[in-house]
Order: sequence, then C-alpha cells, then structure tokens
Amino acid sequence: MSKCEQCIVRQFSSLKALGKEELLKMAECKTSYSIKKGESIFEEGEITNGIYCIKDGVCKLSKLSSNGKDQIVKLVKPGELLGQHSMISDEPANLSAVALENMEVCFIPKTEIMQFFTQNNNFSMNVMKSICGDLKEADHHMVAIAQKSVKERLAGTLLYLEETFGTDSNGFLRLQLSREELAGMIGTATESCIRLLSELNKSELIELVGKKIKIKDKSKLQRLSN
Amino acid sequence: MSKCEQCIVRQFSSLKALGKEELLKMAECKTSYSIKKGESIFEEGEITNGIYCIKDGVCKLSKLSSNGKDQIVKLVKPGELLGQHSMISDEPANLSAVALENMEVCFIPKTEIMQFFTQNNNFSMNVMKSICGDLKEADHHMVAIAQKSVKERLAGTLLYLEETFGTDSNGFLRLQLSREELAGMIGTATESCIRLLSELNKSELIELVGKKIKIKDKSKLQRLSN
DNA sequence: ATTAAAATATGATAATTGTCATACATTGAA
DNA sequence: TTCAATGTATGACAATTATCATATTTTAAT
Repeated sequence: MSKCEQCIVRQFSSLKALGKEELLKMAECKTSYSIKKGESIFEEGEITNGIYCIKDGVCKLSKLSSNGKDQIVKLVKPGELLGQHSMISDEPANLSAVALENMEVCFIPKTEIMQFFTQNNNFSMNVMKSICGDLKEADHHMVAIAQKSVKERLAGTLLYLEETFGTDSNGFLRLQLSREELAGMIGTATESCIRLLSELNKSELIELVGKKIKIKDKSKLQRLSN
Repeated sequence: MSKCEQCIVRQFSSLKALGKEELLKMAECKTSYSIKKGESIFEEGEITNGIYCIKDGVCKLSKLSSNGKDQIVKLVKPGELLGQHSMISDEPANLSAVALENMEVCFIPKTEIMQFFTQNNNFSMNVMKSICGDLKEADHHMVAIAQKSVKERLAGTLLYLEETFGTDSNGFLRLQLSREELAGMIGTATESCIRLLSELNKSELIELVGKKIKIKDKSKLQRLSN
C-alpha cells in the first residue's frame, strides 16, 4: 500500500489541504485500482460510496440521452477527483465514468472523506471551489452548445484537447478520442463530426493521419471557434 | 431592519443550517433591496463581494454568447441564493442576474458568510449540496440542448415552467417570459420559438392568449418532450 | 388619444445538421 | 494470415433550424 503523502497528484486536487495525519489515515483506508482503457469506473445510477482520486490516465464523464447517444460532459485528468458530486449530494451517480486510457485510481471511502469535511475547513473550501469551477465550465459548455455551430464547437474542442492534454512528439493530439467520442463531446452526429474534420483537413487547418489529429493552424482554428 | 430569524424563505435555502446567534449577526450586517422587473442585480464580470438571498420574485441567470445572444442558464426563485459561486471561487461573476419580476432581496457581505463557513459545518455541507444540485441540473440541461430537438426542448421547458412556478387562476403560466427569453432558455432563435409555439397552439397542446401561455394537454407535451 | 417603439407572428428561403446507405480502412481474434 | 468486426469516410437526401423580410399586435410614452 503506497503512501498518500508521497503521491504527486495529490498536489493538484482538493486533497492538498490535508495534513500529515490525515494523509496517513487516508493511506490506510484507500484502495488502489488499475482500470483498462474502455472499462467503466462507475455507471450512471450507481451508488458509489466514496470518491476516486486519479493517479494516472484520463476518463470521460458522460450521460446517456433519451435518443440513445452518449453526451460527454467532462474529461477528467490525473490529480482530479471523481464521484465527489454524488457523494456530497447523497445520490446515485448522475454520470458514467469510463476510462479513455489505462488508468490508476485510488478509492477513498465516503466515511473517511466526510470526517475530513468536518475536521478540515480548508479541505471543504477546496472541494467547494473545485465544484464551483466545474459548474462554471458546465455553464460555459452549455452556452457553446446552445449558441455556436457544430464547426465552431469542433474547432474549440480541438484547441481544448491540445491545450489540456498536449501533443505527442509528432505534434498529434496525445489524447486519442474516437470520432464518436469527439462527436459526443461537441454534441453532434458522428458523421457530421467526421465530415467537418475532413473539411478542416482539406483546408489545412488540421492534419488527419488515421484517427490521429494534428493542429496545423492554431490561429485560424481559434478564429473559427469564435 | 427586519429579522432574518423570522424570514420564511430562509427555510428553503442553505441558510436553514444557521443558528439563532448567527441569524442575529446576519440580520445586523445584511442590506435589503427592492429590484424592479428588468433591472439587473449583477452583471457578468462584476465583482459581487457577497451573496443575495431572494425573498420575493424570480430572476434569470444568463450568459452572453459571442453571437450576441443571451443564453439563460438558470431561473432562480425565492429562498434560493445568488452569487455564491463567484464568491466561493473568488472570481468575478460568471453570469448576469436580471429580475424577471419585481424582487425583494437581501445582500449579505462575503466576510460574514465566510465566517459561517468556518464555524458551521452544516452550513458548508448545505451550500455544497446545493451547488452539486446546480451542477447536476446544468449537466442535464447541457445534454438536453445537445441531443434534443428544439421542439422537444420547448415542450420540456413549458412543463418545467408550470411545475416550478405554477399557474394563475386561469391556468396560464404564472411566470411571464418574453418569447426572446423563452428562446434564450431553450437555446434557439426567437422566431423558431414563436413558430413552434404557434404549432403547439394549433395542435391544441397549449393555448396562447397574447404573451400568456396555458398548457392544455400535459401528457401529450410530456410525450413530446421525450 | 395618438403615435412611436417594441414584441409577436408568419412567409420565403438558405444554411446547417441528421439520417441512411454504402464504401473503405483498420484492428484484433482465431 | 485471414476474416469478421469495428471504426472511418463520403454521398444523397431529408429534416431541422436560422435568417431576413414584412405584417400585425401590443405596449408605453407623450
């Protein structure tokens, strides 16, 4: 069982407010998991009874719509927490969490976290702040979907993917999403997404090699995204 | 200066966790405002330095999109708080708040609220829960906008307006929104909204009298909304 | 009451986006 | 390797939605 004290990603989450003693307590009760690409961490409607801290790998949070399509609400990366919202609300998960890469996560039971809430005000404040950040992002995303065209959203999403997850040594987006997932992020049909990617490819704003995507003209993409 | 202890709406917000002493302190430092229909409480980008508790009247929270249209993100009603998110994030307001009816609100300065956060864990938990509820709603709204047709969203929004704000003695929706505002809620052009309202009117699912709207066939609307 | 301004309504049309069909490419399992 | 399955790509077409123009109605100010 590894020590939470020495875990680097802790620094990037609300957990950075925890003290030595609290970290030791947490190390004792936590469980580590490896999750393979494509596997789910929890499903919409499931009761989670704790939170996950992501050590490595990226996952998607998505919600199934009545039309059968999965809307991706947020991507979650190392350092971030998973499942806080439903734990705090005391409700089943509102979203499904599925690994986009192989992941390493730690599960911390609800009872433990709730103690931190009552003992450590900085921790509570951090969690509140991070949830408020999520809400702000969600509002922003909502307005984008409501008011922008699919092409504008696609451009914005590609820029977001590069900024947030970076590129590999050849300049391709590090995070590999299927066309269907990309469509699920911007809220459109898979075919429309593919079509627009082809168009951006032809006009040389991006380059497509297999399912890999490289951004070739960032400033034009930015202007396009509005 | 009226006493917070006796304020009814307090029961409906996170403030219900506050004790007698805290309420007395709050009553001393709060300021009451009357806001007329159409006036703004705060604007996107403004620093608020406190929160508003709504005693009476409904307001809209909206965000201006780059295409010049206002997207309504949420409607806020008596008992609810306003401005918590930016206060907690320590950032300028992300949304504009504009009164849809004449309103009575109380402003409570940030310094006061922050003390409650450190002193009263129930209060912190309540605020956290309410923000998580907002996030859940925002996600839900996002998926609806991304995956449903304008007609489906319109039907859903009309049902929401009836459920949430009720009807007058003649069965018309109590909360009067302009067609432009209704369009801003569902994320579409004003003309499209008007057109679909006419269509629902002709097929007798709703009745239009001036700008007033009455729901005539709830179950058909529900089926339509998906 | 009169009039200008704003909101609502509707038509015509164009642009966007979704759906279905099908072809091609890639991947992974036997 | 070979083949099936899955993912990606593209065409054809239909449906949805936005935009612009223009009435009509309502509202509010003088």
